[in-house]
Amino acid sequence: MARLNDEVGALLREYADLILLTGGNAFRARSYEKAARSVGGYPEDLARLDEDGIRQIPGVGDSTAAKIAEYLTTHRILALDALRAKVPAGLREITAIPTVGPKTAVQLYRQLGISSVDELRAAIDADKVKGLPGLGKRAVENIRHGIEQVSRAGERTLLSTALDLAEELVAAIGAVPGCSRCAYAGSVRRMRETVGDIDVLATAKDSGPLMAALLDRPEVADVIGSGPTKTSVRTDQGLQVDLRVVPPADWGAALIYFTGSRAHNIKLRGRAVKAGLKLSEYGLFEVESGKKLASRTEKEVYAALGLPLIPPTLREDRGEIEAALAGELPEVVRLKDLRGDLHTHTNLTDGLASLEAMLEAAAGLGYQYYAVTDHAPNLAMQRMTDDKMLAQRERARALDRSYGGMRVLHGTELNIDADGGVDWPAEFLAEFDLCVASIHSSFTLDRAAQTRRLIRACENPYVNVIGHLTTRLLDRRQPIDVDLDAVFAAAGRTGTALEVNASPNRLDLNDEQILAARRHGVRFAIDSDAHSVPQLANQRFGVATAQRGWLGPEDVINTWSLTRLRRFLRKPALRG
DNA sequence: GCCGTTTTCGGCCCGACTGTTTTCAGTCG
Repeated sequence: MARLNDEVGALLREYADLILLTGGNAFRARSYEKAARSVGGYPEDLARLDEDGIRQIPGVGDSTAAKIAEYLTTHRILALDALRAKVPAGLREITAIPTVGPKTAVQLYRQLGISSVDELRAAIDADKVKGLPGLGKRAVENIRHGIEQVSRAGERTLLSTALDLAEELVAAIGAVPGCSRCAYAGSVRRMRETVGDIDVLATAKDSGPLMAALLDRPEVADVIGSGPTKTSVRTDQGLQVDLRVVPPADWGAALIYFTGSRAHNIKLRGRAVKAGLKLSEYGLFEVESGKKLASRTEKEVYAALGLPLIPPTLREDRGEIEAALAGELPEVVRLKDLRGDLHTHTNLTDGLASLEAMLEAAAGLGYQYYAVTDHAPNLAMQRMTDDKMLAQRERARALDRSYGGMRVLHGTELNIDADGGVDWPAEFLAEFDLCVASIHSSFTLDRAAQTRRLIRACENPYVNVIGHLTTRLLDRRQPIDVDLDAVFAAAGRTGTALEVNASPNRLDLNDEQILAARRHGVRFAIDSDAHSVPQLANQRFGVATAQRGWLGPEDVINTWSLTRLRRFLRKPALRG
């Protein structure tokens, strides 16, 4: 379920597009675009704000605030409806085609009456487009190609998939003679849950061999453009890859520039401008003299702007620059801070590896403790029984400290039923070291029922962690409809940790939800939910997501000592 | 339309690439 902020953000973005498509002022359009981004990323829920509160959102002035307020009360924006009436719906869709912007779309509409992607395709086939001002043979071919791209699917790519390719490309390009540095940047480096393209940055005196190395890659399906500083290609999987090559001395400035986000960069630039400076991918310069002040390392460039080095995962313009200036940038949790994993499976249920294999691998990761949490009997397909669970406990106890001194915790992943109840009676639950509880069914209950069941699960004195709370699957399932704030409040109140599920197609909670939950005093568990040995390594995605949610080690219970963790696992309701 | 240790008016991030233009407009990120 999209947040109201996202819904309003989308409407403002549409309004901005329609301004451009009706020949309106470009700065006015940009202003709405900026407001759209700002509203989408605003931590407070719009529904809780009055018009004054809305007016406080950066980039939202009187006019935009009034439109938002109008939408909140009437569920309409009359000015938006008026623009929609002027522009055929398909025109905006046409601007989604690469190489076709608002100017071209308007021209196609005015000259040829084209108002949908299908009509555009037909017009190209009938050779009616070529010859319009600015549209020669090449341009038309590009549009035809763009239409194919759009129709064959434009979903964003999972971070894990993109990261695999990014690491391969960096290894290949970095190995080219003459390449002094090479790294991936962009949303992959920021570890966004999905990415639209891969940005690779390299330094070399001569860029030619590096560009050639990318162009020669087997997965390159077509070349979007190639020059001395930039080459863009599309892979056979439809993923765009941009390679930028800069002089070695400008590595830091370029890495900042291409790591983004856009909003973070805009704010950095604004800061530079106020100081009479100019920031680009080639460095930080004095405007007057043109003198270069910094460019070699990220740290140096940030320092010249009066800022500490900001971790890439925080560079989203969600207050990190302001926090840095105030000396309040969080010390974000790192992979090496994790002392254990609290949600894992074995082949006793749906895992692939034995308990012993999982423990051995976990010890290899340097963990001090490790919880096995196989599924409980209510998930009937897992065929769990009391006897099987008790036998596993006995085995776990026997293996305690057998792998480099690592402590073995025996837990389970309970099923939260439609009413918020879980498997097993209290006396059975009391014997586990910890219980994760998750939703595995009844995804379509209404908001009130979902909220009620999750709050009840938090209130269960034996439920220590709520697993993958929203149950979304990035590639195929929407999150459940639930009042997250109410659940976060219950988790904070009852001492129930919320999971940051590290599985790359879950990442549940996500970054923004973590930010919101943290404001309720919630603690978190970063868990792999591994069903196999390799999946134990997914923790990197969970840690990155936690960083994006501004979590420090203090917030994450599996960075704590076992003693402190055990104290937390005995919930307030059970203490005397 | 938004915004202000330079401003309530006059700016608004900056640069690369392509194609068609012979000096630049449009698009993109």
